[in-house]
Amino acid sequence: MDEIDELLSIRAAELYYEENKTQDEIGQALRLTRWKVGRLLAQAKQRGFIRIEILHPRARRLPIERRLREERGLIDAIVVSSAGVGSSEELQARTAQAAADYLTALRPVPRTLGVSWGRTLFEISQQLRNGWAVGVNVVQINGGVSLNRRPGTAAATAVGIAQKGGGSATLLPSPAILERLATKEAIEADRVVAGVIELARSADVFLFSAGAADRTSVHVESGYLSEADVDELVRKGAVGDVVGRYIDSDGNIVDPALDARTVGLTLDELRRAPIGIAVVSGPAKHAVADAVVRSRLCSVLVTDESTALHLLDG
Amino acid sequence: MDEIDELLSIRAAELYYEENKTQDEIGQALRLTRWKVGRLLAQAKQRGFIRIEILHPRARRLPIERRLREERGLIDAIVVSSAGVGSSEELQARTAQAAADYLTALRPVPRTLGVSWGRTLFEISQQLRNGWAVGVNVVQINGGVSLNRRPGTAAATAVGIAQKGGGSATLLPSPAILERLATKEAIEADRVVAGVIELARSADVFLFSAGAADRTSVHVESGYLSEADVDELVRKGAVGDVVGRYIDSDGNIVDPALDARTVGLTLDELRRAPIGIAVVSGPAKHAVADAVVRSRLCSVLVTDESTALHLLDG
DNA sequence: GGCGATCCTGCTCATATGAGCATCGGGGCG
DNA sequence: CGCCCCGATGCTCATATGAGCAGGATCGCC
Repeated sequence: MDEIDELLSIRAAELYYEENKTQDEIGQALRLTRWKVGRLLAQAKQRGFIRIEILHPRARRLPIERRLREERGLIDAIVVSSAGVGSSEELQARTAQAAADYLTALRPVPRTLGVSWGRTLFEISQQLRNGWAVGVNVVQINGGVSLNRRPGTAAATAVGIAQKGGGSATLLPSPAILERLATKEAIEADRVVAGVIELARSADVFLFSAGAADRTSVHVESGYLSEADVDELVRKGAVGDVVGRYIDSDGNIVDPALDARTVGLTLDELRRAPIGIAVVSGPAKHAVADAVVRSRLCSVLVTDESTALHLLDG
Repeated sequence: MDEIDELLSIRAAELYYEENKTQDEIGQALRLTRWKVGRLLAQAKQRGFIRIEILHPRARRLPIERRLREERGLIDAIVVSSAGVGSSEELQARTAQAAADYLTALRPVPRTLGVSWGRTLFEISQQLRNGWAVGVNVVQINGGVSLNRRPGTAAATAVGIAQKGGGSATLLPSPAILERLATKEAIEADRVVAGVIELARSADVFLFSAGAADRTSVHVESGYLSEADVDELVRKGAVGDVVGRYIDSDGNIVDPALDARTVGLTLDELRRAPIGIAVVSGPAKHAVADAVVRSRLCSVLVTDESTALHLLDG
């Protein structure tokens, strides 16, 4: 296309999109046939001169979702638009909202839903509406009671999701990470704990997030790991954690000894799920999101536009 | 519209604009009739959920232009889009480009074109193409030879416009502002100078810019005014200058004594022009742009989107 | 300069869309 | 309790748009 056509296509686009003229009218104004105008408009679109944005907190980016499904082998992908987002909190809220929407629309309605905990999961539990399902049993899939600063958010998350879904919650009464392997094995041997984990294994849907491997991690905040521990994990290649288990960019366990002291489903058990929904957003989690998708820890990903583009192009 | 319809209209917009589905297909997907879909789409547009931007350096904003014409009584208005603009230099360049385009398309082609000088006018002269007109005589409408730092840009502007338009330039051989009134009157009495000004009066089109009343003004840079002079003018209510004459927000001369020492067409002579094209862009010039339009110093305004919106809403 | 390949143009025709109208249904009022 | 009014709905029909094709200009290549 030469410069004259480029300018014409811009003039045509202005008249078409800003002035609501018909292609025929534009043709008369610019002394072109209406077919030429149609072709100019098509080219303007194709060459990216025209950007159409949907400005709404709950808007999604369907073309990116499609690419994620096709190029990264996901069963489903939900990508929230970051158009007009102010803060990273808003992005987080949008993503949680989208995850709640997805869960609500999920068919068949899960009978047993395995959940992790953390900031993202708590927000999802808040965004869910009463009656989002009928009779869902929610079970925690990794440990984490009471050590974190605002005690009970892990429990509140599971209970909230269950209550609003007209079902009950089964909590995993155990710390996330034990200091000694023997203690962890003892806890897992406990009848109640073993029963919960067995129930978790049988869940038909898992819902979990991922954490970045940095000092702002909930594991540091909760006191399960020190900042030095995290630094060491990063040195070994960790990009983040899923259900408390730290992975590298290929999804492999970074520190098997630490992993052995972590209570809850293993990553392989997570991978075996019929449906595994990962909710991951924010620039800090680009790397871990990539690891989660690459290693097939999830079959459904709920994320934001920038993270999604990172997965596709980065 | 209730929330459910709002969400539906977003889903519909996503499918329509991002996935290129037809309204009928969307209707099937969302279990709606195609008419409902059409109405949802119309509402989404109307409520501003859908933004269509034309991303091109030479794109214009026709709806804003129309409002400027209608609400501010201009014969014509050219508003360049600021979508995707990086620097203020780029905005300046786009505006100058638009002014050059406008001049090129102007019919009837001006026989005598009166021009001022300055950064904006120089840029316009650069953007004009060879042969933009045939046989245009360009005449300077205000003084300003040789005092400014890069000497000769005032002359280069007029000569450049004339050469590219296949005509000749008539320069006004005088400083912009004289120190003493008597000197100014003597200069204006000079046969050559008087002849140039007489020719300028007869121009059928004027092309000029406006300067902000601040210390970055070309008059300070050129040494015609000191920074203290400008501060004093601002104190008296000056918002900027047109052809070297400082005006307040109503377009009135701020300092009649200074004005009397300024060589060139008077503002009233400028107002009498059949066509007066003002080219004003950048946030620093919002106030002076408003004064120029309000006091009818121009009949055509070339500006940027943000300045235009300031004129309409501010 | 002749020749074919390629791109561009303006057409026909099928499809998608929007305007305007009859109908339906729910809530306020006698 | 019935009636009416108003907004929402789904239609008919006119219009706008896009797909595909045939003729013609343009270019490189011999």
